[in-house]
Amino acid sequence: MPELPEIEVLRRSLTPVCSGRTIREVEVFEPRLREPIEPGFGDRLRDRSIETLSRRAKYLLAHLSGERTLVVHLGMSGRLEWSAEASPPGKHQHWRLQLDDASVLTYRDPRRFGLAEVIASGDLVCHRRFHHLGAEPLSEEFDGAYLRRRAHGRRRGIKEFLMDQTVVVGVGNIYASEALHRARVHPRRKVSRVSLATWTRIAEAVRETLNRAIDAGGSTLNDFRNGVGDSGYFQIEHAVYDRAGQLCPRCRGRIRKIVLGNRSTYYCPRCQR
DNA sequence: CCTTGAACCTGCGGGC
DNA sequence: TGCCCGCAGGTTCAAG
Repeated sequence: MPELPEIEVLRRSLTPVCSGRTIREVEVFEPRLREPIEPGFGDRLRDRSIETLSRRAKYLLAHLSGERTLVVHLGMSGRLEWSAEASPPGKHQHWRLQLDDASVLTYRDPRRFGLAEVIASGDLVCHRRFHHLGAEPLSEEFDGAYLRRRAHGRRRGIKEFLMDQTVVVGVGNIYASEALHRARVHPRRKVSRVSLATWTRIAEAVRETLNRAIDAGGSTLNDFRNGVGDSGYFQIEHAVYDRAGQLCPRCRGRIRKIVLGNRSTYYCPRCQR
């Protein structure tokens, strides 16, 4: 379900209800995820307090007392939901945390592509999950020159390049199509044939697309809920994603769907070159 | 090194 | 109504 904006919205929605709370109890109902939840999961969390929530790429990080960090990834279908009080465990719930004000944080993931683990906070930078990750798209580092440098000597298409988490993190299948539409670049264009000026336009489009989605509360995903159950406001519609056959909102061209790297890709053949 | 494609899962909607 | 197929927001690994 989640690309960078959804994780960021989740982080912001959970921060006021979770930060400063102590984890009183941990229940694991279904350990099978992308990697199984380790037997020591609960023991490493219990009695620690949640100091802050942050995000790296599409990972949500809960920084705990005692130099531990809870790492959560939602995969395709994961949800992390806070509620003021416990309710009976539902289908596909993998684990939940009971906090010291009797509220509960529940992780649910039907497709089980997600992940949850506790690591030493000092390992965050060099951990195998993180060390290969590319630039954060909302950081200073991410600009046209960075993209040009990373594309040097490569032959891929631009959309697969933007979705490569070792280049830039957080851009998934929806926002890759949306950002390329905003930048007026054809998703099949080879990265070897992009000028610095165009790289700069692409970097700006990625940043704008993600920021607008965050501002809209992650609402461009139609079944997205933040951590406290709000659905967003649907202020933003996709320009091209899942809109094959409809008209491009910019030039009235006819939006097309193709498959790139096994992923559905949408673009306007009239204004994207 | 790079690129590509498949595998990992369950649920849903469309077509018949 | 029910069955079958294709498709879905991500990551990782093997093969070429």
